[in-house]
Amino acid sequence: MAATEILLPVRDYDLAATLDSGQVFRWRQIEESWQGVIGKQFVCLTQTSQGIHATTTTPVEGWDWLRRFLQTEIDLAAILKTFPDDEPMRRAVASCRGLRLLRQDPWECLASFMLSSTKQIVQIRQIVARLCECHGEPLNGAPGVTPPAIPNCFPTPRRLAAATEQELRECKMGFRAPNLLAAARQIAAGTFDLERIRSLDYAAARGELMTLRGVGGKIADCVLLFAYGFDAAFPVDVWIERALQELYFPRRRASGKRLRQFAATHFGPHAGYAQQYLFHYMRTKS
DNA sequence: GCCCAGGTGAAGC
DNA sequence: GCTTCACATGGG
Repeated sequence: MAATEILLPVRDYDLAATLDSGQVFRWRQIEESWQGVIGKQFVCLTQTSQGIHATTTTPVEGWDWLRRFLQTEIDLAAILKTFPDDEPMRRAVASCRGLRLLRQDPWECLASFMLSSTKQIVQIRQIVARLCECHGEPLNGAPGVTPPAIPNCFPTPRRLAAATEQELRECKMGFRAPNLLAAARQIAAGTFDLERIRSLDYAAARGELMTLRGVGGKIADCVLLFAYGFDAAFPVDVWIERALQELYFPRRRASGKRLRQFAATHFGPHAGYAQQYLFHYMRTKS
Protein backbone atom coordinates (compact mmCIF):
# COMPACT_ATOMS: atom_id res chain seq x y z
CA MET A 1 0.00 0.00 0.00
CA ALA A 2 2.13 2.88 -1.19
CA ALA A 3 1.03 6.20 0.20
CA THR A 4 2.12 9.80 0.26
CA GLU A 5 0.85 10.77 3.70
CA ILE A 6 0.47 9.51 7.24
CA LEU A 7 -0.46 10.72 10.70
CA LEU A 8 1.95 9.65 13.41
CA PRO A 9 0.00 9.88 16.66
CA VAL A 10 2.39 11.19 19.30
CA ARG A 11 2.13 13.33 22.41
CA ASP A 12 4.73 15.52 24.10
CA TYR A 13 6.54 16.19 20.85
CA ASP A 14 7.63 19.74 20.03
CA LEU A 15 8.44 19.37 16.35
CA ALA A 16 9.61 22.96 15.81
CA ALA A 17 11.94 23.01 18.79
CA THR A 18 13.34 19.61 17.86
CA LEU A 19 14.06 20.44 14.22
CA ASP A 20 15.45 23.85 15.17
CA SER A 21 17.63 22.77 18.09
CA GLY A 22 20.99 22.43 16.36
CA GLN A 23 20.82 18.65 15.80
CA VAL A 24 19.97 18.92 12.11
CA PHE A 25 20.78 21.70 9.69
CA ARG A 26 18.66 21.23 6.58
CA TRP A 27 15.08 21.62 7.83
CA ARG A 28 13.15 24.72 6.88
CA GLN A 29 9.93 26.11 8.22
CA ILE A 30 7.46 27.05 5.48
CA GLU A 31 4.41 28.61 7.11
CA GLU A 32 3.08 25.96 9.53
CA SER A 33 5.11 23.08 8.10
CA TRP A 34 8.69 21.83 8.12
CA GLN A 35 10.35 20.65 4.94
CA GLY A 36 13.38 18.40 4.90
CA VAL A 37 15.13 15.45 3.36
CA ILE A 38 15.50 12.00 4.93
CA GLY A 39 17.72 9.80 2.79
CA LYS A 40 16.50 10.46 -0.72
CA GLN A 41 12.99 11.34 0.35
CA PHE A 42 11.61 14.86 0.51
CA VAL A 43 9.26 15.16 3.48
CA CYS A 44 6.87 17.81 4.73
CA LEU A 45 5.93 17.62 8.43
CA THR A 46 3.14 19.44 10.24
CA GLN A 47 2.35 19.33 13.95
CA THR A 48 -1.36 18.89 14.64
CA SER A 49 -3.42 18.27 17.78
CA GLN A 50 -3.41 14.58 16.80
CA GLY A 51 0.35 14.24 16.36
CA ILE A 52 2.68 14.73 13.40
CA HIS A 53 1.27 14.70 9.89
CA ALA A 54 3.73 13.80 7.13
CA THR A 55 3.50 14.06 3.36
CA THR A 56 5.94 12.91 0.70
CA THR A 57 6.18 13.87 -2.95
CA THR A 58 6.40 10.28 -4.18
CA PRO A 59 4.51 7.24 -2.77
CA VAL A 60 6.40 5.22 -0.15
CA GLU A 61 5.85 1.60 0.92
CA GLY A 62 6.14 2.11 4.67
CA TRP A 63 6.96 4.68 7.33
CA ASP A 64 9.41 2.99 9.68
CA TRP A 65 12.20 5.18 8.30
CA LEU A 66 10.25 8.26 9.38
CA ARG A 67 9.33 6.89 12.83
CA ARG A 68 12.97 6.04 13.32
CA PHE A 69 14.21 9.50 12.30
CA LEU A 70 11.66 11.26 14.49
CA GLN A 71 11.98 8.71 17.33
CA THR A 72 8.22 8.80 17.87
CA GLU A 73 8.17 5.41 19.63
CA ILE A 74 10.38 6.31 22.56
CA ASP A 75 8.91 6.94 26.02
CA LEU A 76 9.96 10.51 26.71
CA ALA A 77 8.33 10.64 30.17
CA ALA A 78 10.38 7.65 31.26
CA ILE A 79 13.56 9.37 30.12
CA LEU A 80 12.70 12.63 31.88
CA LYS A 81 12.22 10.66 35.11
CA THR A 82 15.87 9.61 35.03
CA PHE A 83 17.08 13.23 35.10
CA PRO A 84 18.48 14.54 38.37
CA ASP A 85 15.86 16.29 40.48
CA ASP A 86 17.61 19.62 40.84
CA GLU A 87 16.66 23.21 40.12
CA PRO A 88 18.70 23.74 36.91
CA MET A 89 17.36 20.56 35.35
CA ARG A 90 13.76 21.38 36.30
CA ARG A 91 14.12 24.80 34.70
CA ALA A 92 15.66 23.34 31.55
CA VAL A 93 12.89 20.76 31.11
CA ALA A 94 10.17 23.31 31.88
CA SER A 95 11.61 25.62 29.21
CA CYS A 96 10.75 23.13 26.47
CA ARG A 97 8.28 20.33 27.01
CA GLY A 98 8.47 17.87 24.13
CA LEU A 99 12.02 18.50 22.94
CA ARG A 100 13.31 15.27 21.40
CA LEU A 101 16.45 13.70 20.05
CA LEU A 102 16.34 12.61 16.40
CA ARG A 103 18.08 9.57 14.91
CA GLN A 104 20.09 10.72 11.91
CA ASP A 105 22.12 9.13 9.18
CA PRO A 106 25.69 8.75 10.53
CA TRP A 107 27.49 10.19 7.52
CA GLU A 108 25.33 13.29 7.22
CA CYS A 109 25.60 13.84 10.95
CA LEU A 110 29.37 13.33 11.02
CA ALA A 111 29.99 15.57 8.02
CA SER A 112 27.68 18.30 9.33
CA PHE A 113 29.34 18.42 12.72
CA MET A 114 32.80 18.35 11.16
CA LEU A 115 31.67 21.63 9.59
CA SER A 116 30.32 23.00 12.87
CA SER A 117 33.50 23.94 14.71
CA THR A 118 33.59 27.60 15.72
CA LYS A 119 30.54 28.33 13.58
CA GLN A 120 27.16 29.63 14.63
CA ILE A 121 24.22 27.36 13.87
CA VAL A 122 22.92 29.75 11.21
CA GLN A 123 26.30 29.56 9.45
CA ILE A 124 26.47 25.78 9.68
CA ARG A 125 23.13 25.71 7.87
CA GLN A 126 24.54 27.92 5.12
CA ILE A 127 27.63 25.78 4.60
CA VAL A 128 25.64 22.52 4.56
CA ALA A 129 23.15 24.05 2.11
CA ARG A 130 25.98 25.05 -0.25
CA LEU A 131 27.55 21.60 0.05
CA CYS A 132 24.27 19.90 -0.91
CA GLU A 133 23.61 22.37 -3.69
CA CYS A 134 27.02 21.83 -5.28
CA HIS A 135 27.63 18.13 -4.62
CA GLY A 136 24.35 16.40 -3.69
CA GLU A 137 22.34 14.13 -6.00
CA PRO A 138 18.86 15.29 -7.01
CA LEU A 139 15.98 14.03 -4.88
CA ASN A 140 13.56 11.24 -5.74
CA GLY A 141 10.73 12.97 -7.54
CA ALA A 142 10.48 16.66 -8.16
CA PRO A 143 9.16 18.42 -5.05
CA GLY A 144 7.32 20.92 -7.24
CA VAL A 145 4.20 21.41 -5.15
CA THR A 146 5.53 23.58 -2.36
CA PRO A 147 8.27 25.94 -3.48
CA PRO A 148 10.84 26.89 -2.54
CA ALA A 149 11.88 23.26 -2.71
CA ILE A 150 14.91 21.71 -1.05
CA PRO A 151 17.18 20.94 -3.99
CA ASN A 152 19.36 17.89 -3.33
CA CYS A 153 20.28 14.92 -1.18
CA PHE A 154 23.18 15.19 1.21
CA PRO A 155 26.28 14.29 -0.84
CA THR A 156 27.62 10.76 -0.37
CA PRO A 157 31.19 10.06 0.85
CA ARG A 158 31.99 8.69 -2.61
CA ARG A 159 30.83 11.90 -4.27
CA LEU A 160 32.81 14.15 -1.91
CA ALA A 161 35.84 11.87 -2.18
CA ALA A 162 35.94 12.72 -5.87
CA ALA A 163 35.96 16.46 -5.19
CA THR A 164 39.02 18.64 -4.69
CA GLU A 165 39.83 20.61 -1.56
CA GLN A 166 39.38 23.78 -3.57
CA GLU A 167 35.88 22.75 -4.62
CA LEU A 168 34.94 22.15 -0.99
CA ARG A 169 36.44 25.47 0.05
CA GLU A 170 34.12 27.11 -2.44
CA CYS A 171 31.29 25.98 -0.13
CA LYS A 172 32.84 28.39 2.42
CA MET A 173 33.90 25.74 4.91
CA GLY A 174 37.39 27.21 5.28
CA PHE A 175 39.97 25.20 7.20
CA ARG A 176 37.47 22.35 7.68
CA ALA A 177 37.68 21.40 3.99
CA PRO A 178 40.75 19.12 4.14
CA ASN A 179 39.34 17.29 7.16
CA LEU A 180 35.98 16.62 5.53
CA LEU A 181 37.68 15.54 2.32
CA ALA A 182 39.98 13.12 4.17
CA ALA A 183 37.03 11.59 6.06
CA ALA A 184 35.02 11.18 2.87
CA ARG A 185 37.97 9.47 1.20
CA GLN A 186 38.58 7.09 4.12
CA ILE A 187 34.92 6.10 4.19
CA ALA A 188 34.62 5.79 0.41
CA ALA A 189 37.75 3.65 0.31
CA GLY A 190 36.44 1.41 3.07
CA THR A 191 39.34 2.13 5.42
CA PHE A 192 36.89 3.70 7.87
CA ASP A 193 33.62 1.87 8.54
CA LEU A 194 30.72 3.91 9.88
CA GLU A 195 28.57 0.77 10.27
CA ARG A 196 31.12 -0.90 12.52
CA ILE A 197 30.67 1.92 15.05
CA ARG A 198 27.27 0.41 15.91
CA SER A 199 28.88 -2.76 17.23
CA LEU A 200 31.23 -0.97 19.62
CA ASP A 201 30.65 0.22 23.16
CA TYR A 202 30.52 3.94 23.86
CA ALA A 203 34.17 4.44 24.74
CA ALA A 204 35.47 2.40 21.82
CA ALA A 205 33.07 4.06 19.37
CA ARG A 206 34.16 7.49 20.60
CA GLY A 207 37.81 6.58 20.22
CA GLU A 208 37.22 5.24 16.73
CA LEU A 209 35.49 8.43 15.54
CA MET A 210 38.26 10.52 17.08
CA THR A 211 40.83 8.87 14.82
CA LEU A 212 39.37 11.03 12.06
CA ARG A 213 41.26 14.29 11.65
CA GLY A 214 39.10 17.19 12.79
CA VAL A 215 36.93 15.00 15.02
CA GLY A 216 37.57 15.55 18.71
CA GLY A 217 35.54 14.55 21.73
CA LYS A 218 32.76 17.03 21.22
CA ILE A 219 32.01 16.19 17.59
CA ALA A 220 32.34 12.47 18.31
CA ASP A 221 29.78 12.81 21.10
CA CYS A 222 27.36 14.68 18.82
CA VAL A 223 27.54 11.90 16.23
CA LEU A 224 27.23 9.14 18.83
CA LEU A 225 24.20 10.85 20.36
CA PHE A 226 22.37 12.13 17.26
CA ALA A 227 23.12 9.31 14.79
CA TYR A 228 23.92 6.16 16.77
CA GLY A 229 21.69 6.62 19.79
CA PHE A 230 24.34 6.45 22.50
CA ASP A 231 22.29 8.24 25.16
CA ALA A 232 25.27 8.45 27.49
CA ALA A 233 27.14 10.71 25.06
CA PHE A 234 27.27 14.25 26.46
CA PRO A 235 28.68 16.80 24.00
CA VAL A 236 30.32 19.69 25.84
CA ASP A 237 30.39 22.78 23.66
CA VAL A 238 30.69 26.42 24.67
CA TRP A 239 26.99 26.61 25.57
CA ILE A 240 27.01 23.50 27.75
CA GLU A 241 30.28 24.53 29.36
CA ARG A 242 28.72 27.86 30.24
CA ALA A 243 25.53 26.15 31.48
CA LEU A 244 27.34 23.71 33.76
CA GLN A 245 29.66 26.43 35.00
CA GLU A 246 26.82 28.84 35.84
CA LEU A 247 24.27 26.33 37.09
CA TYR A 248 26.41 23.81 38.95
CA PHE A 249 29.76 25.49 39.70
CA PRO A 250 28.87 29.16 40.16
CA ARG A 251 31.68 30.02 42.58
CA ARG A 252 34.65 28.08 41.32
CA ARG A 253 36.01 27.65 37.88
CA ALA A 254 35.92 24.07 36.52
CA SER A 255 37.86 22.81 33.53
CA GLY A 256 36.15 21.25 30.52
CA LYS A 257 37.46 17.86 31.52
CA ARG A 258 36.15 18.25 35.06
CA LEU A 259 32.75 19.22 33.68
CA ARG A 260 32.61 16.11 31.51
CA GLN A 261 33.41 13.91 34.48
CA PHE A 262 30.67 15.61 36.49
CA ALA A 263 28.16 15.16 33.66
CA ALA A 264 28.97 11.47 33.24
CA THR A 265 27.82 10.71 36.77
CA HIS A 266 25.31 13.46 37.48
CA PHE A 267 22.87 13.23 34.57
CA GLY A 268 22.28 9.48 34.46
CA PRO A 269 21.89 6.95 31.64
CA HIS A 270 20.21 9.44 29.29
CA ALA A 271 22.69 12.25 29.86
CA GLY A 272 22.54 13.11 26.18
CA TYR A 273 18.87 14.04 26.46
CA ALA A 274 19.60 16.14 29.52
CA GLN A 275 22.34 17.87 27.55
CA GLN A 276 19.90 18.76 24.77
CA TYR A 277 17.47 20.30 27.26
CA LEU A 278 20.27 22.33 28.86
CA PHE A 279 21.50 23.42 25.44
CA HIS A 280 18.04 24.55 24.36
CA TYR A 281 17.46 26.28 27.70
CA MET A 282 20.70 28.25 27.44
CA ARG A 283 20.06 29.23 23.83
CA THR A 284 16.50 30.45 24.36
CA LYS A 285 16.44 32.02 27.84
CA SER A 286 16.12 35.83 27.76
C1' DG B 1 36.89 47.25 13.54
C1' DC B 2 35.85 43.93 17.19
C1' DC B 3 34.30 39.70 19.28
C1' DC B 4 32.43 35.37 19.00
C1' DA B 5 30.70 31.04 16.96
C1' DG B 6 27.44 23.35 18.99
C1' DG B 7 36.27 22.79 18.14
C1' DT B 8 40.57 20.70 17.07
C1' DG B 9 45.45 19.90 17.13
C1' DA B 10 49.89 21.50 18.00
C1' DA B 11 53.04 23.93 20.72
C1' DG B 12 54.28 26.15 24.82
C1' DC B 13 55.04 25.87 29.86
C1' DG C 1 48.73 17.86 33.16
C1' DC C 2 46.99 22.89 31.70
C1' DT C 3 46.98 27.27 28.65
C1' DT C 4 47.48 29.48 24.32
C1' DC C 5 47.16 29.88 19.53
C1' DA C 6 46.05 29.40 14.44
C1' DC C 7 42.73 27.98 11.57
C1' DA C 8 38.33 30.52 7.56
C1' DT C 9 34.33 32.87 7.46
C1' DG C 10 30.43 35.63 8.59
C1' DG C 11 26.85 37.53 11.95
C1' DG C 12 25.79 40.90 15.40
